[in-house]
Amino acid sequence: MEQHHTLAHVLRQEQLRYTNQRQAVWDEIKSTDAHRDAEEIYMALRQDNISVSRATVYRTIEVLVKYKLINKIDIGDGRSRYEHANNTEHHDHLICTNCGKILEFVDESVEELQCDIAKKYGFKLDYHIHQLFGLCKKCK
Amino acid sequence: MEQHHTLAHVLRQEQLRYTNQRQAVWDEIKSTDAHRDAEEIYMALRQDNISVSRATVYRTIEVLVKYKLINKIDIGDGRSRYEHANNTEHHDHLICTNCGKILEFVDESVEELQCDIAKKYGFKLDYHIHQLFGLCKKCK
DNA sequence: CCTATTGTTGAGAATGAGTCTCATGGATAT
DNA sequence: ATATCCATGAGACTCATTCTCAACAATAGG
Ligand SMILES: [Zn+2]
Ligand SMILES: [Zn+2]
Ligand SMILES: [Zn+2]
Ligand SMILES: [Zn+2]
Repeated sequence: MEQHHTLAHVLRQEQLRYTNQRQAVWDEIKSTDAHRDAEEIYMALRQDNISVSRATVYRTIEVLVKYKLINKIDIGDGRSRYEHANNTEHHDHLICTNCGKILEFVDESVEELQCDIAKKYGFKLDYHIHQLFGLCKKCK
Repeated sequence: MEQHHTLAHVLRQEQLRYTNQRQAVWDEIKSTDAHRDAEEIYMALRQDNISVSRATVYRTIEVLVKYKLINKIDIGDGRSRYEHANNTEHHDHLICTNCGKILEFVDESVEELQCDIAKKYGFKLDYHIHQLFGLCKKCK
């Protein structure tokens, strides 16, 4: 699967312009499974001598989140983190409150229960945040 | 149960000083089941002609969260909300993305599954955030 | 009580992530 | 090519929250 086409096609479909900057930001986020914030992504681009402004990084992230190419993760420390959603199934996160390590987990039972809960209260579920905080194996 | 003693005792136990301002903030938060942000709590105090500075509201909230007299709720809109934890059992939240309505739910099965997940990954669980976003009965 | 000690408060400055503005540039269509 | 109009960059701006520091007030000891 040529990843290059994914972004271009999404943008074209949404009547947005395909630009080098948007491709660069997307490439950068795709390049790792890390959960990085906007500043880290921006600095990584600078490191590679790719010139994209901070504003454009933020604006591109907004687009990528909107069209679900990336996921936004908020661990409650005042800045949002992002991960690519390429070939990944839905998952939630375990976060170590000591070292900051982020693990991913998948639990179908919980996902189903969430649907039941929403139904019970008459909600039409859109998305959810489910994060377990504690000490990881090393830190405890 | 005299609520007045609760805060005084917690503060004394933690070698913190019992002040009128801290009591006033705690009283204000206790007075409703709403999920309010710091500014709303501050304004409510002013409305009642109680003089507590914004800084003290923030600082007191920090103490109250630390000693679990109140819970912090982050619905991802850039400001934290708070609810008192007086005679309430643990619950999580359903949030309407259209009108902002916040409902509470309790689900023992999910709580147990969370323990299992943490155990599976070697985490010592401390707390969790579980929020279901979507449209409420009225908005959908 | 009086005093010393030390944590707390208030006012406003500072911080910092994220957003906005606007002139310039580049993608796309004809 | 040319026109159209969205995207970009630089920096100003916003807004919740935190910090600073001088004045103050809660406890402890005498
Ligand atoms: Zn999930
Ligand atoms: Zn993840
Ligand atoms: Zn829960
Ligand atoms: Zn609640």
